[in-house]
Amino acid sequence: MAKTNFKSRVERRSRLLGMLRSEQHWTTSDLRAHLQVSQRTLMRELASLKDEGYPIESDRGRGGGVRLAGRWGIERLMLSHKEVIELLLALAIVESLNFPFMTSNLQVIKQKLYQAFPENQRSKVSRIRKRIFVSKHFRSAAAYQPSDAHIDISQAICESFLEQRCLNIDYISEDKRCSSRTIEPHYLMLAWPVWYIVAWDHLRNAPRIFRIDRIKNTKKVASKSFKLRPELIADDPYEHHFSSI
Amino acid sequence: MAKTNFKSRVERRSRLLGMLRSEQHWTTSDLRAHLQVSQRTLMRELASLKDEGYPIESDRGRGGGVRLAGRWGIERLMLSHKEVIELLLALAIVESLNFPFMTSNLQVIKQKLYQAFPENQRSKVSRIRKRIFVSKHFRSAAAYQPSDAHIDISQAICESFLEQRCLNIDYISEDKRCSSRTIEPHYLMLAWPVWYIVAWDHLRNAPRIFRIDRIKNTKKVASKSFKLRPELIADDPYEHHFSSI
DNA sequence: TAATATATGCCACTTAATGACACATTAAAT
DNA sequence: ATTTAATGTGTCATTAAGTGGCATATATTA
Repeated sequence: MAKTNFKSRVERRSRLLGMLRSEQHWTTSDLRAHLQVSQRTLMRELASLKDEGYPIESDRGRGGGVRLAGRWGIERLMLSHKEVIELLLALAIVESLNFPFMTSNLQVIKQKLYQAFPENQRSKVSRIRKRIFVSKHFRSAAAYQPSDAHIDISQAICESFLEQRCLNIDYISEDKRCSSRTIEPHYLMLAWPVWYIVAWDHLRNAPRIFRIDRIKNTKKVASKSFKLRPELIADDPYEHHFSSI
Repeated sequence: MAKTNFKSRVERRSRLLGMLRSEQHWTTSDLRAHLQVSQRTLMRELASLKDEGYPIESDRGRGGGVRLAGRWGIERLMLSHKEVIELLLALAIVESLNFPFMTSNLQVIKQKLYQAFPENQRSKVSRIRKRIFVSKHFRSAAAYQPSDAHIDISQAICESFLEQRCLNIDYISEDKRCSSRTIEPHYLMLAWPVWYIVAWDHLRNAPRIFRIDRIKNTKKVASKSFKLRPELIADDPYEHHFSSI
């Protein structure tokens, strides 16, 4: 009779899920008795849960019942600091791609991940989405060798990119000459299928673009952090870069 | 105005929390505009959240606003079924992009996420990475309108894609004619900045490509699932599609 | 065939949620 | 001091979402 308000319905639903998750045998009569609702309402609630993706299965007839198939959802996922960072980077990339399924669910996850950071760092973290670009140009696929051998290099780049720290790299240029530089990794750019880093190059004291797969070695520059230079992308250096090739 | 049902209210609340957690400056006017509710209702929602223990703080007067004083540190991340699915999809996309930072960390996360699924479904889930493609062609950006208004549509597509279920859609073709079809969403394809679905079209009984932003309405076909047809991509239909334009 | 389940359609009733409007309160800018 | 821009609160009419009840369909087992 009494109309349920939002809060109590959230509670009711959570209790229902709790009962279903405990791997007991439940009939709708049992459930409705525990939840103090009519059978009709219970069926509606179950339908609504199914509709939202919960794998609720039921058996009709004598000995039948309702149950939740398998272990669904994740109760508690422990994520290390690095894992959180990389996950956020991954989400930022998906977002940069105009991904049409960047739904509220993923937004919520992003928000949950933000909580891993202290207040003063969050602005930096939430800015990464704007530091990723997809170029209209694409590169011939043949030349690109995504390096799975260089996990440690990848991690170093990833970290210095996110934490805005300078990085020492050994780089092999297009004409195969090797050089050692200190760079500030400002922006990340995809010109499919090649990934680039738009950086400030301390060696030349100018903006430069580095193919990630041409970076052969990395060394962190301990505590030297840098501030973003929006002019690096305001100048559209990469478009110029590509059209000049 | 239209009354909100339980589902949309859950959704609304989640969006509100998401907005608050992002470290931006929010006034109630901003929030109510984004959420499409009256100021009064928004205040009620905020009060309700405070009541449930959310540390919502607010400043009155000029320059004031509302914010969530977050507690940071991730010990246990709770993910719903849908969140797990969409996160996996996001990771699969990043992986498809040759993302050089798809390091062991992200792989580990993927493994953890798999565990949310019962054994018999894991193969299906792990297959999604192979159902995503990036085309060499890119589209003129002007025409593409990533729809943030169609959250429910996105979710429907996303779900039917992952669970390999048929989907009813209303589609607006290039010559602006609207048609209603039942499709099997087999593959997801990015021809930057446009996302497509490579599907089997029940109407024509042939493979077809659908621009996701041209899908205007969706309806689940309850229990009708489909099996993958590798020939859809073996024939390279999208390359042909683009070169024919 | 009977018994026991889930599942669904329909209808009337209640009331929680909403928006509108007015107004109080606080704080900063001028 | 006054204005302005923000958060809060009170009240009231409206309305559609949620509910229960009942009938009935459907599936499964003893």
